[in-house]
Amino acid sequence: MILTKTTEYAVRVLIFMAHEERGLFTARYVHERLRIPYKYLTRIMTDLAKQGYLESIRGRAGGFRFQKNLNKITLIKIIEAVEATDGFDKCILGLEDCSDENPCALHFVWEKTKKEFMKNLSNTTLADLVSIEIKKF
Amino acid sequence: MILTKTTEYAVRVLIFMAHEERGLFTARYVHERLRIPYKYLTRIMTDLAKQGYLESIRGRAGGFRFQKNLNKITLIKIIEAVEATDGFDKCILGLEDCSDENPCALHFVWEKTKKEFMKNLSNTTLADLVSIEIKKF
DNA sequence: CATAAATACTACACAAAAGTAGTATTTTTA
DNA sequence: TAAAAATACTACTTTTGTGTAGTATTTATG
Repeated sequence: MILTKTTEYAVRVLIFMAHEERGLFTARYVHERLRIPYKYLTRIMTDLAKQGYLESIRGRAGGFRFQKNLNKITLIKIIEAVEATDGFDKCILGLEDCSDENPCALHFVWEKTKKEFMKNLSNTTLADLVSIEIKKF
Repeated sequence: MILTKTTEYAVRVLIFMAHEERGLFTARYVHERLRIPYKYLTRIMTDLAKQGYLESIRGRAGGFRFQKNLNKITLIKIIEAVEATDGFDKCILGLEDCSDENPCALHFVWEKTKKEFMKNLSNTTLADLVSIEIKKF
């Protein structure tokens, strides 16, 4: 597994919200559109609000909307905000002190892949993803 | 997390065995050298034997040795044999039917990197890893 | 033949991620 | 002002990966 379910959900939610013109998104609406378990979803969205990515409005006419500008939110930031572990920045064989100087057997194979992927995640903002056509969330 | 612990262990064991000239490897010996929990390790090695990667010899002078030629065992095969899930070859957002024709938002961000990585894993055999110096297992 | 030491098997324990349930709080609206 | 509908919070349950324990089976060796 590359990302945890929680991270998958968080990324999907934010990309979905970035694509749809809408003042406020309730968790129920996002749940219905993305089929993410409702209660679990509310926790994730509340969490994203606490982390400063979303703004939450309470009460009957409440919901969520972006707090930051879309071009300020990179994919890597989202992942880091939600992912429990360090994600990618570990040795792929789980060894301590794995580095270029003291590499494990798979170090260089993985390092190249990891760097390239993380560069992509760092350079891609939600604003970038809005401009491309997406059919599935 | 990229690989499960189980897969990490399996890969480490096989790479270790490939590097050391030795007729037979007992689980106890591998445990002492690699510090992988003994009981867990025996399960993994027994499993690798069932999958045809290792041959197991029972009884007092028993142990494990390779069943196939080292240049026939690619890293991708090992991972696929042990990893519960499909490993890398899934949609990074967990969506069904994600493909070049019907891509998710992150499909092309991840796909190119993934393909390259999987190509490396497919082209690298245990025999290849024997020829490089490895200090840690 | 009995013991030792290895693999093989089964069941259970633990921890973390994922998901569910219920309640509290806030705010709109009839 | 009371009900409705939203977020916020807390606790529990389920699932899965990881790890532990004990026993059965096999085989070499004294």
